[in-house]
Amino acid sequence: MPETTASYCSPIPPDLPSEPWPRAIILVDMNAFFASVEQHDKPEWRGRPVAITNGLQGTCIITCSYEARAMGVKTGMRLKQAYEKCPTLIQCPAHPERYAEVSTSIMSALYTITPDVEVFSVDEAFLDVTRCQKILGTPQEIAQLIKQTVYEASGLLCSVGMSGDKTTAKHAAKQNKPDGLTIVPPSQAKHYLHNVPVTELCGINKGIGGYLADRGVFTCGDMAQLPISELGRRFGNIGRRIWKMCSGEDPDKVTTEVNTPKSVGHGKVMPPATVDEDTLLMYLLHMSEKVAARLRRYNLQANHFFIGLNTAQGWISTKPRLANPTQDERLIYGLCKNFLKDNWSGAGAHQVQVTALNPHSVTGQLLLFDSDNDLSSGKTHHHVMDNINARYGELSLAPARLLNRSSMPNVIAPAWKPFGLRQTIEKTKDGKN
DNA sequence: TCTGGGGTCCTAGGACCC
DNA sequence: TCTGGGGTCCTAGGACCC
Repeated sequence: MPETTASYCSPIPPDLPSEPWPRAIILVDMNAFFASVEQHDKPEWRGRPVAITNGLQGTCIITCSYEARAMGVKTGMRLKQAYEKCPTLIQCPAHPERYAEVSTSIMSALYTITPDVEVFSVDEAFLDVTRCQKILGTPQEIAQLIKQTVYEASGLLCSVGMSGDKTTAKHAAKQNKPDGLTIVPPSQAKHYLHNVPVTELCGINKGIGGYLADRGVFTCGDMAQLPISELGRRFGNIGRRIWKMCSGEDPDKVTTEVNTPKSVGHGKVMPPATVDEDTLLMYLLHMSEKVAARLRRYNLQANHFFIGLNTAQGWISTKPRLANPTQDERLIYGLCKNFLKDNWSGAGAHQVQVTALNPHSVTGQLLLFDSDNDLSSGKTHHHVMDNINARYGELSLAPARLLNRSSMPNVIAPAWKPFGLRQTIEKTKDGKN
């Protein structure tokens, strides 16, 4: 399949109509978020190529600054290769709790504009400002307000895309990065997308993209050749949604719902072909402890788990059940020990995974939800905070320390001291009281 | 080519029920 | 045993997201 490196979206006429849109959806996207936070916190790094890795031992680049990208450094690249492209590259270990803190500030600030905020990732959010158009002004004024709000909350620049549906808004936000501001009136969305490759849309990757390419559909405009019913037959509801997305009519709504997570898991890449049983057990214990800690923090428990080892031949795994739901790492670790005993025959592994499946709350709701019963003002605000924390709270866990036998007992406890999001929430509560 | 770490949703198909 | 028809639950695995 051909690589698409450029967008071919059609230009938008400058004279925009001033009437309110039937729907007004915005995507806010932080630029190279982790790297930008580091450059903000360390002014001497501004204007220089910075790459974020998982600890100082990390060899894989999680993300990098625009200066590094200009030199050819990319997400997922090995550090060694990145140094070849960019000898002046600065390696920076990730500070997840700091990113969570900045993310929380940004999301909370966005909430002052509208309650209709969907936290899409640690550095992206959708806003539905349909109802606020008369108060907030023209699309340009609203987009500017958002950029200003984000800047005041974080000191960081963001890119904003605005249109009448999520897909077009998200695509628009990718234009003119960094510090972008792209407005596509809903009436122009179909025209705007006409020459855009379908694989640039959020939700179309190699699988669906390949299927479409086999049928001669490469751009959003090509999709008109294919009946929606055919996509529906092949891909069900998603297929029908994708067809509509391509004509700028993505029906998906901005949702502020916060749901109990469907799974809570941790995994870790180990040295290649690890065969030492004690080492495997140490990693499995560490993962069990992280999972149990997060279950306790969310006030969740589970009796169904996934435990797996990734080997050169693929995953070896089980999905054991306990008689009773738990949030106790000792019981989870017990399952891990059984797993090694019963399912592992000495194959070298390079990754471990422990996940709690379908956790459910101990008291009937997520612990993070009931922090406040002030229905009139406080609740929705905490709703947004909970949304962030429920989805990205794990970021406030400090990264795992170097694992070795002697340090093992100390690995977990200090790392769990709540930083970041947790602290911000408590601050907010104090502010109210 | 799987780097690092965390998720969601959907569908097909089997087991089991009346 | 495969004729008739309907349904549910669960699991594995694919596809996608950051």
